[in-house]
Order: sequence, then C-alpha cells, then structure tokens
Amino acid sequence: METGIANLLGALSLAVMDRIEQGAREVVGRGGETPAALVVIGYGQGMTNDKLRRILGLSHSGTVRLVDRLVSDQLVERRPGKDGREVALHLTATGAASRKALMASRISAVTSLLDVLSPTETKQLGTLIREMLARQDTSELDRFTICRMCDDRVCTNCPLPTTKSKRDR
Amino acid sequence: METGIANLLGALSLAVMDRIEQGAREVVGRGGETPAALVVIGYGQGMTNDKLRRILGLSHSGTVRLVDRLVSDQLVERRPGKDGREVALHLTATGAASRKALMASRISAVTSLLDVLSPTETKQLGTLIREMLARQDTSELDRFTICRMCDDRVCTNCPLPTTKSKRDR
DNA sequence: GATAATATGTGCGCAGCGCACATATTTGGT
DNA sequence: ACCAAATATGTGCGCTGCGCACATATTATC
Repeated sequence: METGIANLLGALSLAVMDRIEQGAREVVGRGGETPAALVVIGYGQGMTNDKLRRILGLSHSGTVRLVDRLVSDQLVERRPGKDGREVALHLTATGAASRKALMASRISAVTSLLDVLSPTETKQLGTLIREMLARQDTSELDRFTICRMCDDRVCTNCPLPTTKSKRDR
Repeated sequence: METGIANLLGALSLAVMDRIEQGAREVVGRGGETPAALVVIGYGQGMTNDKLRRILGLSHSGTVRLVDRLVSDQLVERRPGKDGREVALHLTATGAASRKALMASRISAVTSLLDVLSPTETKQLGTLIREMLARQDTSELDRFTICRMCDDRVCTNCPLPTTKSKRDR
C-alpha cells in the first residue's frame, strides 16, 4: 500500500520535528520560525530582512518582529546594508554560539531516533532520502526553505538540485 | 557520516511537516495542535479532555480552549462522560467530514514528496521506516503522540511496539 | 465522613504572526 | 533630470494558540 508508507513517513516526520522543536525551544527560548531564522542568518553574514522573510515563509511584519526579538535577545545585530534601504543581519558572538548549540541539539534529536538502525540500514536510509530530495522539483527558494534548519557543518553535499552556492542571490 | 544522514532526515521531516501543516490549516482553518486534536478525538468516540491533553502535549487550559474552538467551529460536541467529572468529546457530522478531508490532505502532501521514488525504492523506504519506528523505546503515551495525525484507514498495522488496541486506557 | 486525587473550567497575560498603512531608497522610463 | 513604480523596512492593531495560577465539581481512599 503506497498510502500506508506515506502515513509512516508522516508519523516519523512528526516525531522527528517534535523532538527538534522541543530542543530548539530549550536552546533559544523561543519557538515558531525563530530558531530557523537564527540558522538562516548564520549561513552568510549580511542576510536581509526580505530574503529571510521569503525563506521562512512569513509575512513581512512577522519577520520584522522576529528580528526584533532576536535583536532584543542580543543574538542578532542590524547593520546598514550596502543598498541604503536594506538591513544587513549579522549574528553576534552570542548568536553564533546559540546557533551552534541549536544545530547540535537538532542533530542529537534526530540521531536519538535514528540510533536504532544498524549502520547498514542507516546507510540505506540515507541513500533513499538523498535520492528523494534530489529528485524533488524545487525552486531556488524552496531549497532554502527546506534547508532552513540544516547544519552546514555536517551537510557537505546537499542533494537538492542546483548548486548550493547560489545562496546569496 | 552518521550525522550527515541525521541532517538529511531532519530536512526531509521539515519538508514533510511544512506540507502537512499547510494543508491542515487550509482544511480546518486552524493551526497548532487543533488538526491533531480532530484526528485524536475521532479515533474513539468518548475521548476525554485530559487524555487529549496528554496526547497533544499541551497544558490543561490550552486543551480546554482548543476544545472550545472546535466546539464553536461545530466540529466537536461535549457530552457528559460516564464519570461525572469527565467530558466525552464527540465529533459532529461536520467534524467527521473535516477529519476525513484532513487525513486525505495529509496523505496527499506526503505522497507528493514520495512520488519521485520508484516502487522498489518506496518499498525499501517503507521497510526501513517501519523498522525504525518499531524499535523505538516508546511509552504508551508516546505512541499516541506520534500517531496523533495518523490515518487509521490506511495504517492497518502500526509498527510501534505494544498493541494499538490499548488506545482507550 | 474528611481528605486527597481527578477532571474540568476561567481570568489573565504573553508569544508569534498577519493585515493595512507609512516611510525611505533605488530603479526605470521619458 | 525628473517623476512614477518597484523595493525594503518599520508600525499600529488585532487575532490565534498557548501556559500559569486559581476555582470548582466529582470520585476515590482511608
């Protein structure tokens, strides 16, 4: 049954995200898209409010307020962008540390579920997931959205189509 | 890299849940744990507020207000429980229809991502996920929590340990 | 029959977010 | 060079979803 497998993947994904979100809230003290914002801002210094908005899938005002929270938490700084209307978002030292802790928490949350598989099974699963992601029909933006929590220290070759290096435009 | 695979599973889970949640919000017009509540209440007529609370992982008052919303949306009815203090939650006809649509939306969301795999690959993936879930060390409650969005029409034999039939206690 | 445990409901406030509007800068057309 | 459109950000206001602390009603326990 094909739908049975879809159901299983749905259940697994829910379990994975429950654990990731719980850990993220413990690390940064905030929920919603705030943890993802921290990760995305950290990908490249100079992220703008508007790019962030699109990646997170939030409204404009929601993003401004989200950044407000990050700033008041001392995790992010607003600096003048090269374009006079843009704001360049930069992580503070504290922000970079939180981001690191956040990613570690995420990897450990997933690993705790993954641990029950043998090395061979884990490898098989990795290959299948990699193929699955690689064959998705994703826009440039979709890829950033899917990868908005990804740990760039461990994701050395992202399977998502088109080069990852187009991140800054 | 073991953590690389954890990262991939995290990214996939995020993509899956994004799509499930978007569809759920379109179907029931509400977010958060409200869609899951509709599914859980539908598993067995007579679900109580307190059991629901534990499965969804919400506070008591949050659950009461959630049910308030479902009642005001005409999706759920509060009936007297056998125990004088309990409230028995029952789906209305509209509620049952919404629940059905919700599940269909969820399965279709996952399927749209799963579609790129060949039948053989899909089957392999299904086996691996099934094993992964089957080997988790889950409490009775954990299982309901993981399955809180599951479609009982397509999930004929849940891989999670211990019998599914203990659902009502 | 008194006390604890269980189950629900309420007042209050906060976090996260969207809509509509306002403002500043840059781009593009003529 | 100028003015309209596009781009990017910030704000007032309100709503949804949720938790804490407290109140109340019913059942279990001793």
